[in-house]
Amino acid sequence: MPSRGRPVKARTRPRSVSVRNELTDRIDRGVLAAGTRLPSEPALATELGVSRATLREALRTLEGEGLVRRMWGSGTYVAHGRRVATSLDVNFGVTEAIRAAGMEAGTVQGRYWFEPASAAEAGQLNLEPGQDVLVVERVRTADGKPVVLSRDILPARFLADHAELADQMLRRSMYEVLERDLGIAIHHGVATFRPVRADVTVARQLEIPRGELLLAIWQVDYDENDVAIVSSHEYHLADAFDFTVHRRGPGRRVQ
Amino acid sequence: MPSRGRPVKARTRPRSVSVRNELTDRIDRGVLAAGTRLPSEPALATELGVSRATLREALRTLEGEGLVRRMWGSGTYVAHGRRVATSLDVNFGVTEAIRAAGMEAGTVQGRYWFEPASAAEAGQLNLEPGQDVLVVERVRTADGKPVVLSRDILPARFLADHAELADQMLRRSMYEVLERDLGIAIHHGVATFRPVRADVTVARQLEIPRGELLLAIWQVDYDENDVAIVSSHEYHLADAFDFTVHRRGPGRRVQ
DNA sequence: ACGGGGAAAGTTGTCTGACAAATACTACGA
DNA sequence: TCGTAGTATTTGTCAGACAACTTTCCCCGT
Repeated sequence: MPSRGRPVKARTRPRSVSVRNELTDRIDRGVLAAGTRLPSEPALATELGVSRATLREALRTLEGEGLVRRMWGSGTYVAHGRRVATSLDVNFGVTEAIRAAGMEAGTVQGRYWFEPASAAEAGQLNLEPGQDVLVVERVRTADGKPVVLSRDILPARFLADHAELADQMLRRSMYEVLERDLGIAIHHGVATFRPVRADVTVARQLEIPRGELLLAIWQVDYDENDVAIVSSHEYHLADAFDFTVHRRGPGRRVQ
Repeated sequence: MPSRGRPVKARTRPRSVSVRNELTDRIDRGVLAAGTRLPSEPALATELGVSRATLREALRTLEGEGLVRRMWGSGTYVAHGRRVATSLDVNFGVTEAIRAAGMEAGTVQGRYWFEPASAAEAGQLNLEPGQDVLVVERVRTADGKPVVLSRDILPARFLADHAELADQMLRRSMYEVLERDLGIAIHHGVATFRPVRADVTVARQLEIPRGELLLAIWQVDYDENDVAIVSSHEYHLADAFDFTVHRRGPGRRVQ
């Protein structure tokens, strides 16, 4: 009975994860086109240099992500591309969404500052109230036109010795900076959204009339150990994007 | 090389699916509380009467759904319940969402009719233009107050000999009727949404002023074989719900 | 020539047993 | 008291085999 407290951290990468990434890449690059059948499990396992059990672990994951479909006795097929570019449930960050829509992502009016966390923020990020947080506020543009106002909040201690990275966050994707420069990978997040009208402050920053339609998104992102990393508030121009969600069924079929 | 055309249908249920359902039930019923560690794989496999390989298939699925977390060398833990009740990505249907919010779901102004499919509908549902579809239009209420206007469209052939089921759909959840009475289980769907203002028609039906904030949702639902079943248009009152999405990370970590 | 039935091949699902790798607990020593 | 090495536990991976299911294709009867 080795364990008691909360588990801590995973370090090395199971081989099945590498296999999963390799297959995801092949699908994304079109090497494996939608609808085609994958090689049989024994053949694919040999090709990838892993056992069939390991390959099946990877395939089961891909099936859960909706990238492939497995048919007993028939084969494993690449699902018909249902990965909508701006899909809310798989895409993180505004930068990626804008790029995926084929537009050029930019930032204007970027600024940041440090301040003590409010009670609400402290609760979301699991901090003591009053501990310092970094606030990054940006207006994001698509092909030069303002489309999103975002305010990202993360505990200042993550930047302990790298205060200069706050500058980077104004220019690059925050998720990119977190992962490349700080080694923090966002694993999942919970987003809540609601239609709102632009108030006078938001309207001025996005250069739109007051009362314009927006989608407000509140979001908290976590790393793989379920530790809260970033809290975000975003206001998206309703006309700029179509938001898409891939919904999975209740999966509560009869046995 | 046995296969060529599109795969058709799976009939019998792999045992790993039954195992998954059993574990999901235990978690939902609280037999396995959040944060607790599951028995070891060999122990659990023995208890459930399957091999360890089959159990691992089920566990991998549950991990993909975010219900458990596996830690190499440590154990498998029940994830801390992040299944938000009104979550857009796991909950289907307005009825369930209203009930999950603790309110009483009702229907007023329900009506239905048959008509030839429009070109757009035919495309979504994979029909020939002009084939008949059933249109079910309802105003859904939460605790008596109108909150959602919905229009569901499905091919008339599904009701071939059960035209009386259209009546049922006015009263009960459409997903319930599909599954219980027609044996059609919705497996997944793709929803697109956007903030809109209520036009005069919608405003009258929902008993709200013109211009009120709504969230418009267009959705197509598929069965497990990727066959389009229902196309829905819904207008949700912005004040009535908070919409939540569980976002999964890009999972594109370095290898 | 055509259509139907059944055997055969191919593929995924499951089982068994074993070992490797990582983690958690424990006992020992400084 | 603290750190360290060792040991037990647990998940990850491997190999081979058979079962269940699907698809193909050939043979046979009409």
